[in-house]
Amino acid sequence: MALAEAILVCLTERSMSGYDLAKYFDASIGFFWRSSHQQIYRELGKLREKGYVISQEVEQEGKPNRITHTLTPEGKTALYEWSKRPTRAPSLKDDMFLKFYALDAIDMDAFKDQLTIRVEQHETRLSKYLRIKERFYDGQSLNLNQQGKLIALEMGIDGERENISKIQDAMMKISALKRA
Amino acid sequence: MALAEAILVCLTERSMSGYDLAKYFDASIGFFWRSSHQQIYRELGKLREKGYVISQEVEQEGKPNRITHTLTPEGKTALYEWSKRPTRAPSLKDDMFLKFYALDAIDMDAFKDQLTIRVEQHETRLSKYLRIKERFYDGQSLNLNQQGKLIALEMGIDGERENISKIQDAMMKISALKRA
DNA sequence: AAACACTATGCAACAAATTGCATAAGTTCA
DNA sequence: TGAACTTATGCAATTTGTTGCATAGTGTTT
Repeated sequence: MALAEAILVCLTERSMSGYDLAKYFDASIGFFWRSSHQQIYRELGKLREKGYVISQEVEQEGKPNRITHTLTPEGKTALYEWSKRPTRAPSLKDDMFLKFYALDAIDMDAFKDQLTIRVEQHETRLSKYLRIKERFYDGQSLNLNQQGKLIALEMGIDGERENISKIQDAMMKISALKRA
Repeated sequence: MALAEAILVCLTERSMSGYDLAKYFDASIGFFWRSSHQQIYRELGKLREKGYVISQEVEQEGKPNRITHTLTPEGKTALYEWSKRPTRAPSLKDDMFLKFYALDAIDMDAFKDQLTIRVEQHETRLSKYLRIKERFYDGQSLNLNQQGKLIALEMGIDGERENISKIQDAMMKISALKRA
């Protein structure tokens, strides 16, 4: 259900087209909520039906027309009501852990390579988040909304650092197993 | 796709019924892969069709009969082939982060309560994992499979500790905002 | 001029996950 | 003796997520 709310949250900041939202998901909230543009367009249709957003076509020069979606008061109320409902801790669904659970049934060399790639992925994300933090949040006076986003971003930064060290640690343990 | 592999991984250890699997998911691999019994039964049907497991009814006294599922050589091969394919880093899909992203559009008091509950949830999980570690892995000589599971478990333990301190940290930051 | 990348929207098919319901036998406790 | 709980299996409906495809205009590069 919460893709709807993710979109509403984005639209509290400013009105956006489906394309904008897809890019925003990719660049900003993607570290905790990834979604494809197809899904976003479908969800926007549902939100429009419920009256949580209004959509209007905007003519553009040099580009195809865009449909901008704006949060309605009803949408804002729905978001507020949602915010009172408990957050459920997500399940990771990470097949990396699955492979640790069956070391004697898998291709260990391939797995080690995968772990190396995973570390690189987390490093890439980490530097991306650090860049965002520098550019948008360092040394500026922030309003409530921006401070909340900064808190989330810092949690993401810590998380990536921890991911990296956890996987590196696990890799060392695995190598020790081979030698033993 | 990977629920299938999660089930196959479980069955490398021993043959299990759907009910066993559901309990095993709940107690053991649940911290990185949660699944309902309905989903497990349906997936078992698919695995049987593919010939990755064979199923046989076992009569029981005092309990309803159970259908035990056993990994076939084909299933083991499929699992090995899957292990060579890259793991993709999962997306969190955590609506807690979403709420941080719209602090000015949510019920802050309710959110703080939710964060307190989340900390408690992570503390409960942490002590559960620590108990498992003590009981099954401490001071015993472990085979390769058990050592892999221990590595995963320790990553889970670290993860929960980190979750707790990250959320507590964020709570302090939020309280500071209110005062400011 | 052709090829490619970017902006912009969306459908259709399929796969995976959740939610609610249904069944059935035994066990335990009030 | 009936209510609640545990073991055990599963269907149906709905929602959510993924993959592949289609369209269409503009800008940039070769």
